[in-house]
Amino acid sequence: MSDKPESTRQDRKFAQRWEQILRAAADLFASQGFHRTTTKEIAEAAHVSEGTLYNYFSSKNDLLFGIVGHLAKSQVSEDWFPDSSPEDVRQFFSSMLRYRGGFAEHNQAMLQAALSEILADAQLRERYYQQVVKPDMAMLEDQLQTRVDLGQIRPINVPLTARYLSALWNGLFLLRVINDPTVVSDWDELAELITSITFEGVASKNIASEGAVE
Amino acid sequence: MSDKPESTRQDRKFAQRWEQILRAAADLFASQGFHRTTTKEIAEAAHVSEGTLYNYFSSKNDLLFGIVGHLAKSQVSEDWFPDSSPEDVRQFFSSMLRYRGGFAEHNQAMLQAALSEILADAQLRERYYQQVVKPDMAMLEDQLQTRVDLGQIRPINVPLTARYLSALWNGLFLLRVINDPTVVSDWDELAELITSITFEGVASKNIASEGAVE
Amino acid sequence: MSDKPESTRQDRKFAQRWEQILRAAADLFASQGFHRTTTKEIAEAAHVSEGTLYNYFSSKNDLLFGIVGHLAKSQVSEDWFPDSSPEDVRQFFSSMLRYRGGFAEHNQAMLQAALSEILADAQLRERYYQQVVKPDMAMLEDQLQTRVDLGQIRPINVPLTARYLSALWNGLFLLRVINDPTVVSDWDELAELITSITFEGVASKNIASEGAVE
Amino acid sequence: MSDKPESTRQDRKFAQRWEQILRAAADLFASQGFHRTTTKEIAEAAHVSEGTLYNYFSSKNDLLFGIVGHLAKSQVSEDWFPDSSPEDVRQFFSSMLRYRGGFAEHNQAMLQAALSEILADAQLRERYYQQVVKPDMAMLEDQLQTRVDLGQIRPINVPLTARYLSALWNGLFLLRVINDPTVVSDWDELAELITSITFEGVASKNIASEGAVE
DNA sequence: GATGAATGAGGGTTCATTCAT
DNA sequence: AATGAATGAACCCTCATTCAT
Repeated sequence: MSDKPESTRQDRKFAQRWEQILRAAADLFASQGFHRTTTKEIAEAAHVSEGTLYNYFSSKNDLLFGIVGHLAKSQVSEDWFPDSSPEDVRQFFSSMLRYRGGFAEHNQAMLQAALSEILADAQLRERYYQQVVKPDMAMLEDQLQTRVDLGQIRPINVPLTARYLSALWNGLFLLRVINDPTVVSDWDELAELITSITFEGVASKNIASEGAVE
Repeated sequence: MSDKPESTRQDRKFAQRWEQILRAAADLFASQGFHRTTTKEIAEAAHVSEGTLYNYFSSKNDLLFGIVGHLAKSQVSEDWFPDSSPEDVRQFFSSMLRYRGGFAEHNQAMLQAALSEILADAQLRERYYQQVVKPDMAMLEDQLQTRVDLGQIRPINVPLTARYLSALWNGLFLLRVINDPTVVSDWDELAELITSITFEGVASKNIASEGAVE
Repeated sequence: MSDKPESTRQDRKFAQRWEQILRAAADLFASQGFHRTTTKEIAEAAHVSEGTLYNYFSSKNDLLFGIVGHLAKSQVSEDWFPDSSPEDVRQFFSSMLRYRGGFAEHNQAMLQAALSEILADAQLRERYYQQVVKPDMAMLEDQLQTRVDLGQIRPINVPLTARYLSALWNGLFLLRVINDPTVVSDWDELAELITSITFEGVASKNIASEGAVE
Repeated sequence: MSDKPESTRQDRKFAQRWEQILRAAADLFASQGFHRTTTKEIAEAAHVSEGTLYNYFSSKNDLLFGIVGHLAKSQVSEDWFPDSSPEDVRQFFSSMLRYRGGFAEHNQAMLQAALSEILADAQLRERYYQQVVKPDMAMLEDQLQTRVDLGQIRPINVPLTARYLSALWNGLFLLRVINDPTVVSDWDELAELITSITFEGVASKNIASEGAVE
């Protein structure tokens, strides 16, 4: 009966509505918190009825899962991951930092909504770890290993360095959410500084000459 | 022995009960989330009646404020801040990292409970920033400035570097909470690596000499 | 038959339910008092769930406001105000008394419920005064003024006489509620007596002729 | 052990405290309502502890009974009942009205507190009727009967006339509580008018002569 | 007698979810 | 597929009463 094009149009409409609801929910979750947001509010913000909401998501909790899934998908699909040209590590790192900042900014609501509940719900935490953190960590480790193999960075413990980077990014996101004025206003300069520290360290040269470089 | 009059015993009893309730609440908040925890559960875990709970805290929300206040107080009072001997920066940094880890571990429940709601509640967020983050940041900046003045670390932008460190610690705490197995199991080694990166950077020698300055 | 569109049916259903709940509440309030009546009881008496109750009234207190509003509306809409034919004052007064008795009887529950809280709640008191007492007083004054102008009653102070009448009616209602057996059983005779007193006074003739005028 | 004088002093102190608490309660009940007033508030207003309160009254409800009892006692003890000289009915009536007004004013808080709950609580209602209304009504009937027997007022139905008077007074009290501005400001004039109406009626003379006596 | 901390039952209200239309 | 009224379980908080000090 329903030939393909028709069903496709239906699917498209469904997907559109689905995201419309998800975004409305994420925005509300981010600004008021998951538990302080009612399904009524979500429905209103998404311009659907409460009943309709349940045709797209099986429960309010399912919206959280949807958000995590969306983050996982965006993380790999969005091309905030520009030129991973192997020549210039430093610039690659700098770009990565900048683009992660962009990703965080673009998905701030969803990240914030998700993080809050991740800290409060073991099940969601596990999901987030499996779908978002672990793949990201794997990718980081890949990149780092490549750079080490190329001799572009010194032979450090790759998994731990991936944690270092991940912690940095997550921590910066936290500081942004917490509204630290410096982090918010001097973001670009901060990115540069972090690149610099991460590559050359904070040690002053004479000290450094003992411990580190040259 | 006890030189203070009766009122002190009363006060002590009050303070004891107060903390007893606060800890019970924090534990539950951390493991189930603030909103999924009922006042009845808190009362039971603290071995008091629900009514008594409200003799110590004016509302369930007030428990969160209490937790944040307790964190603020612990942060400065506990001596997880060992020898800030000016001679050895590197060791100072390393100790700091280790002791922050200890602090986080010791107050994990409270930190986790607070963080979750901080991401969801603007009012609490502001409180947390003013009482916990800002003082901590100020202390960090002081320390950094001193080291820079002493020539122990290179003349970097102090406020931004403080953000770098704060982000790192917060991010590491997040990863711990998210149960990243590597962070949990290799904590000490991770601390050493981070110290190393922060001081000497990740750059391999030859590259570093090229890429850094320019 | 029903010329109005669907919305009317909805509205009708809503209004029906609304009154159903209001009456259930008023009955309970009258027999047990406002504060001793639980929303659960009201819901049960109205054959709806507690949740539904809150779809029609925003709070338990709002039920009281609803009751006062209903009284205000009934007071003017119900035709317990028969023939205000200007010819016969005495009969008019007598009818008025009788029909007020009828109104009080018919709305006893609501009046009793409202009065009790009116004595205990300044806000409701003000509402009751503005919506019920004041309009009623104005109407009384109008009627009295007309009768005075027609020479049917002597030129007395109209506003104060309105208070006299209002006080009488309210006081009689109180005595009824308090279950004074005589008031309850001899209501009609009482009405006649009051009419008689109000028109001719209690003075015996000879005395009256002396004492009254000057 | 405790000789009489001592116990008497104790009793006096007890009675003093007892009334102190009762007045505090009545004031609060009148201004906020019985149910909205907490025992804590009463204790504070009476400058005693909550525990002490229960040494004087067995329950919060018992305070209401105390109030009703106090009203019953005051009603007969206070000499707001001046010269019931049999010579002048009219003045007697006028005095009575005035002094009842005084009584109501003086005991406004207790009356208001009691009335509110009387309308809401059948048990208290019965108590009030037996202790306050009925004795008062009996006294009124006595007075009226005397006047009728003396020929000072015409031979009306005495019990019903007592209801008429009682209703009037109660109704006036209600209007006062409800804050009708006219009743409050023109109280004395109103008293005179009521006396006049009660004795001579409102009928204009010619009409009166037709319609009334026959 | 006086105190006030502790109690816990109970109540008003919310809100995720369902289902008849 | 969309709606939104109905539901009722669950929760936070209050407050009359008790009792150890």
